[in-house]
Amino acid sequence: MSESAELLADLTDDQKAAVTHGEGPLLILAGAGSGKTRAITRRVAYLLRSGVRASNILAITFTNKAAGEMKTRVEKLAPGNKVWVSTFHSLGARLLRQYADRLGYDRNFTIYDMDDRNKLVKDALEASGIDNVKFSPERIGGAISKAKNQFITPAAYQKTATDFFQQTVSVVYPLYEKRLRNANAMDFDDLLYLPAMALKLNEELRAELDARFRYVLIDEYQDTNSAQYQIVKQLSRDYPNVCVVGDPDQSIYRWRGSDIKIILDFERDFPQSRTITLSQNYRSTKSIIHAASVLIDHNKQRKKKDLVTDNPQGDPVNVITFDNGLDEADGVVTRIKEAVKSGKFKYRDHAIFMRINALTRSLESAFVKHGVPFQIVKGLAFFERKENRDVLAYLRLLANPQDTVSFLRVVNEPVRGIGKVSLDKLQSFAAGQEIGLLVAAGQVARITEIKGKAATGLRDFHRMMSELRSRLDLPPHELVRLVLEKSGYETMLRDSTDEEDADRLMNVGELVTAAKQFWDEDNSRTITDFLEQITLASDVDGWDEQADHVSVMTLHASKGLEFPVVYVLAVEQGLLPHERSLSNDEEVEEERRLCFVGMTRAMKELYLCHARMREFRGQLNYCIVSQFIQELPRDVNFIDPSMSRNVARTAADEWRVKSSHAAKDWADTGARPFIPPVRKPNPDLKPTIPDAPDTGLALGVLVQHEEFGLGTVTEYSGYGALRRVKVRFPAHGEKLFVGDKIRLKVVGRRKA
DNA sequence: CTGCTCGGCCTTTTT
DNA sequence: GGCCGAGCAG
Repeated sequence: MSESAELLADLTDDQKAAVTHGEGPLLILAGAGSGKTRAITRRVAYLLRSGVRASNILAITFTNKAAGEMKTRVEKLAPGNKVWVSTFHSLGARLLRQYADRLGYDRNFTIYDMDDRNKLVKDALEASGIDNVKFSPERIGGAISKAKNQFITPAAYQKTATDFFQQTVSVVYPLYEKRLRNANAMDFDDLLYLPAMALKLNEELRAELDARFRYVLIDEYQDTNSAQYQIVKQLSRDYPNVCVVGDPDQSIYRWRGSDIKIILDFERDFPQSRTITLSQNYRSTKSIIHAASVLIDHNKQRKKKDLVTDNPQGDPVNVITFDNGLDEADGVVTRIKEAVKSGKFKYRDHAIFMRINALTRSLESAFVKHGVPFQIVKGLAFFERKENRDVLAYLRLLANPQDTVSFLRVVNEPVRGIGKVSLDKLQSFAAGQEIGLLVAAGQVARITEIKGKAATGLRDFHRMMSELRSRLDLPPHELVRLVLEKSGYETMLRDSTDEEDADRLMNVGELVTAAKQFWDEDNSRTITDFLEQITLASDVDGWDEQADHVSVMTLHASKGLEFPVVYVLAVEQGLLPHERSLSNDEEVEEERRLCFVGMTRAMKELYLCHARMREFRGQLNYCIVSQFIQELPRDVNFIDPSMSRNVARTAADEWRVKSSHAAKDWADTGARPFIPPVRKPNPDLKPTIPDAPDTGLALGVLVQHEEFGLGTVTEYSGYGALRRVKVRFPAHGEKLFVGDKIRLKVVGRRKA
């Protein structure tokens, strides 16, 4: 008993009630920063200590990283228990592989990401016979994805399709599905859609899994879509011990099929449910909570909910006006550097959020220029590089010889003299024989139209892949190494004179290391597991929160995190809210929630930034401040650094005129031009820190070391005795060099 | 027939 | 700034 008491000791009454709730459905409406993750984790531990078996608990989180953290925390609170914690997608993949036989799937299926999906959609679109196609594969793929997430079959879609776009989609959707199945592939949405369908149609399986997962807990329930809801529902019929946690004000994935109604209807869907509201915020200052609350209150489609905090008032929320996007990047990085220099905060206390990924570019150069350590939290960007995608495609094709997309990606990489025309012939032969492309390549002798170089190339490719396939049981990293060697990919890069290929060579080398680490963690894991982990990784999964660096990410990726100091960039009309949302009130409300999510990540200081001008698609545009800034309470603090520099005065004045013209473009959206109050020049503003002397060293630069050889700079910060340079050497891994006298010779610059 | 280069096009957010 | 398709040389 005392053990359980210790689990509850530092909780409020509401949190305690959530943790100790027994059987039956439970809805926890948890405001931002109210400790919902803590409550859900404690609840799992509490269940375990009350005698529930670990194997009877299923917990769903939004990212793999969150899943890992929850596992660790549960393990700490209730040692020795292995609870199944995963994302919906990982759960789906695992179920599909585990029950492949019973469901009629091949367990070695490949998981296609958006890129792969779009290629297949393009192919289906071309085969559809629709001429004069006006819609991009991306757009059609997006519509199919949304349909699957809303649990709509191709047949059902066809019935409801009204406009021309929907009719196009309804023709392509079944063709695309056929191609997926032929390639023995699943897209992201299948990982939800197919298990949901199986649970719905296969009562035996449903009852089995319902009994197995007697307790189901789901985080971020406000972002659940229909397919996910089906899974939850079917797993909670005989044992309706389902506990969901969410905040309707933080629903930000409507655009990909999430439905806020699902959380709002929970009480109706699960009779006899109990609802607990957590409205006490433990994260932010009163100023931040107040500003965020006033903003979100502008949403009409909203259940009114108050957020309160006992935390101190804190500094007012700041709005900073910059001249242009470059100034913004520079200004923010400079402020962070000064905050760290003064000892007030560490780098890791800072986060910078933005609406779109494209804005990270100017930031990147500002960080490098000022020698400030940073991490852009963008997926596993490393695995998205062309060379790594190529090597991964070889591996995918080995694991699943039916994989069309991967075959086409690597069959002529390195060049084997197999061009488009030959591949078209191969594809029609394969389609006629109803065989995969790799198998067809093995029968190239039977295809009379293909001869010469192309025929030899295909035959050799097939032979090589067959040899590699016989080694499929090797540990992942050894297989990667073998692929590099046998495919000729390594040789191609090594023999190249293009200096970028030296980088690429190192990257594919790193891929071997990554596979080795993966295998070292658990020797039972296969190449399929490795590929799956990479594909299902989310943006934040690659984030290292331990390191002392500034974190840069999209507003979407920031969900669930917290930082002492938060900067939100480009809070401008057209970017936040994004212009694509402006024609639709519901979408603007989602943008407002997105802004709300970003603001409520901040614990102590919050800066909303915007620029007067911003370069966009190579063009300089005048920008007007976001309607969301106008919606903030009146006590926010306006900062205009350009007021301290007389040169900028003219630019600022000019902007006041021009932006009111630009504002006309937004007239129909109801946004009004907004002119921040004119401020007196600020004499306290410190001059910027002089730049470090140019050593030629910078991120990405190729260097020569007398012992380790050629390497690439992967981290660079500081100067003088405090300079830190991290270099990755293909053969020796990463090495850190500190100080002034570094024996590194710059041999090449990375191309811009 | 293959492979390279140039120019036109588009760019939200993500598992 | 990056990708895809068209057009041209080998």
